Amino acid sequence: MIKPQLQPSQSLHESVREELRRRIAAGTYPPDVAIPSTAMLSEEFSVSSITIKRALRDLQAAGTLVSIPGKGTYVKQQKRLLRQLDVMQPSLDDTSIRSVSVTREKISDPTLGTIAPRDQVMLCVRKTIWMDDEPIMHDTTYLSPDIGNEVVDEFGERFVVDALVRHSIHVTKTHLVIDAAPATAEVEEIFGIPNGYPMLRRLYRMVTSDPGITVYGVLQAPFDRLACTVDFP
Amino acid sequence: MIKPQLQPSQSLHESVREELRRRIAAGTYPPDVAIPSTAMLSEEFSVSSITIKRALRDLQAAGTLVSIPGKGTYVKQQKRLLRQLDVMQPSLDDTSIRSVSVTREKISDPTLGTIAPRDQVMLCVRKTIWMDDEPIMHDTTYLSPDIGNEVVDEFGERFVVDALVRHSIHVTKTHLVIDAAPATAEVEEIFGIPNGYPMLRRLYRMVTSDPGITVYGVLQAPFDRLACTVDFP
DNA sequence: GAGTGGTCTAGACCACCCT
DNA sequence: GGGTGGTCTAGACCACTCC
Repeated sequence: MIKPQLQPSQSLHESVREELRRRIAAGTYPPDVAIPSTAMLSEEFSVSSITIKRALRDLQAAGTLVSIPGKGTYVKQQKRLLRQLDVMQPSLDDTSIRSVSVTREKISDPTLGTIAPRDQVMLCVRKTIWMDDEPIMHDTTYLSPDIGNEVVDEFGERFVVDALVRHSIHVTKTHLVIDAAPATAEVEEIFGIPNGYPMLRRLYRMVTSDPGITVYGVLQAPFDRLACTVDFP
Repeated sequence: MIKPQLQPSQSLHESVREELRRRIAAGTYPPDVAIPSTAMLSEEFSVSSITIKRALRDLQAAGTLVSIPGKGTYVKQQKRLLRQLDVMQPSLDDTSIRSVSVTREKISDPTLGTIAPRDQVMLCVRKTIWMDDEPIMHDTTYLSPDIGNEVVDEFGERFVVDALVRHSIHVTKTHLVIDAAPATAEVEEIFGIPNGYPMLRRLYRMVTSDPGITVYGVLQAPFDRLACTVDFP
């Protein structure tokens, strides 16, 4: 057994973490194969298994590793989806939409509350966007509750905006706020990510050709899965 | 001593974390005053101090708490700066710029490498943007190394674009990629954030009126300090 | 010197997966 | 049944701050 050389500049779990990071970058631990177990790493580095677990957990939070209880810890495949920033971008061919829920509730997200009415019960449509049988985005749309039922029925199948367009209601102005925030319990479950995992979010307010209809919402994805692109002017 | 009621739906450290979150939201633990020490919380919740520390560390990662060794743990003031998405937005009056370094190096960030030349030594200007004596953003600018020295000298004082404008070189097109990524060791130190803290980033490529000059860079801030806004069309 | 958070350890138990 | 990661504990040491 070869004792690896750890950089002593920092605490033990930091040294272990950085050494593992180097190995991942070097391809020593390829994806699709479990990395050595905590017990093995503990022996190899001559540190307690607690310290190994601490390093592994930090690398999970950074999106580098993913641990599956009972199986092992794996290097995460780094594939970022690049999308237009504007929420109005037409859907990609290889994505599908699954409806999660349609409810009536008030806007609870504090940041969305800055660009949308807070204390008003609205129609709330939640859906997930999938690609290659993996969830890549989650959308929460709020709009006026007095929308015709024939439109509401279509919300499950397509984006709210697409459904509105089919009824000759189109978006005239879009206001966006981009931020990052820890995942809520709801999306943690959907994406299978650990608590507090950062989400890249686009909060939107869309004015339509129908003066009575304004659409609000949040379109979000795990930070390591998405990047948005835009051009000026 | 009143034993608090913990929701038993989850693991211990999760229950503790959520109870602390509730108290913070309710204002039980105001900012500027240290919350009870790990020893006190350990006694109050009747769990080991390790478990308390685990909960506190997760709340730190979420940007809710900040611990200062030897002093205590504090509720973080949640003040997000809202800025225009376009990097070209004029500087605010109450911000100041501090130069960090001017070097010659290749672009190392892999994401920036997708919109900029990778294997070319460039002039690299790093600076921090401060507001109320706190660092709020960090900028890394890359540009062609054969820029006149009289322009380079101004890079320390103002944004690279502002310096170029003073020499009649203005930006004609901006291409942006917005993403979120764990903080690098360099910016960890500047912002005083824990390892892997998520950063909201804007990676830019700017074409100028001078065909020989294209500007690349990364403008980033801790995810809980910044949000960007933009309007379409 | 007392109190604080940060680190590290050994040891135990559990739920889960695979064979 | 053996291996995996996840959780929890008691106990120890350190560096730091404040009085």
